[in-house]
Amino acid sequence: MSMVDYETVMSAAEQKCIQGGIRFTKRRKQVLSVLIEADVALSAYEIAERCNAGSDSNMPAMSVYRILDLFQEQNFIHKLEIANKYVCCAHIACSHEHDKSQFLICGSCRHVEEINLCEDAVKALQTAASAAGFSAISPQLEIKGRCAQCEQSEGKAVTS
Amino acid sequence: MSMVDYETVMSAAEQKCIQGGIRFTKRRKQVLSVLIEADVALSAYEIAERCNAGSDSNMPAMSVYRILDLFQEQNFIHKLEIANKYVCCAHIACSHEHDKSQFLICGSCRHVEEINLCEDAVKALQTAASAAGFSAISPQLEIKGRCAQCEQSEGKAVTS
DNA sequence: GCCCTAATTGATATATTGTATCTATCCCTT
DNA sequence: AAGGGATAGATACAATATATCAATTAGGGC
Repeated sequence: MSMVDYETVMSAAEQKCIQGGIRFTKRRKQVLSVLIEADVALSAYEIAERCNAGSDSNMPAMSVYRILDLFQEQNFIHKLEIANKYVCCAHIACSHEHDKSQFLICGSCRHVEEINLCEDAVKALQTAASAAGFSAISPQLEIKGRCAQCEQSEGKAVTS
Repeated sequence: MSMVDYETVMSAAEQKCIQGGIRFTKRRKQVLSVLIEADVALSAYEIAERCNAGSDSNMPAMSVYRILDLFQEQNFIHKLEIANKYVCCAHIACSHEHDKSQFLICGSCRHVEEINLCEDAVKALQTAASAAGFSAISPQLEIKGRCAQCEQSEGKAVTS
């Protein structure tokens, strides 16, 4: 997420909190900061560790989970269920595309890329789901694969 | 998995074990039996419980995990990472299609359907992955959605 | 058949991820 | 400044998974 501007995202998040009638507290700022600055997906406990690294802060894992739940409701972050990790949403600071997000997750190094699938691919998935009796698919899609770097450095197969 | 014939699958699994030079032990038969007879995906601990239900058997969760690992290597089962649950592969007893499997998982009731996506959809996913620098995607795809029954019975949104 | 070896299982401990619950504190509104 | 809802602290525990080492079992060569 280091592509996005830190201040822009933080102030956008603050605005949305105000609009939503919730507070953008010190704890919540800490968690969002960590996620904005991370260039990989983080587990809840990793987030807590980073909050506490080299400071007098004492962020309990409990609080991290609560804040992550809130952030998911607000669409500030995404939980990657395949990896049990969390990433900052690439679109907090822009007004569109909050409801479609697709992730590539490297099965070796856990590197995450957020991508945009073409409409046709999404429609094909929706069609297949409907045929199987599913009325709707989640707007979030997680695809496990193998990033170029891991492919280059070793020959092991993708963990299914 | 109640669609498939129990005996056919069990003997196919036994044959593959023999060919692969591994044993199809009592413990392993128990675990595979439970998965064949289950009509939902099961967690490792649920599998252990079912192995032990109403019998003198004492299957430790530990052994279940070991056996599940082995079965994944042998392509007897799939782990659904979104749900942390396991299902019997629909194709143990046939010789094709072991390397492509796609699952729809209901976000409400956790019901699982194994589907076959058309080639075009899979190609579109692969293309998007390549564009993002991923050389290969996992042959297993997990899609979260909402089954018809849950859609009918309540109006709650799919847990993202 | 007997022994050697490797595969398998048993047993125990512990790590990791996540939820439940109750209390205390903060801060906004009146 | 007092009341009340939102937020955070604290503790316990549930659920999922891995590590490790010892004991047992089963095949294969002699």
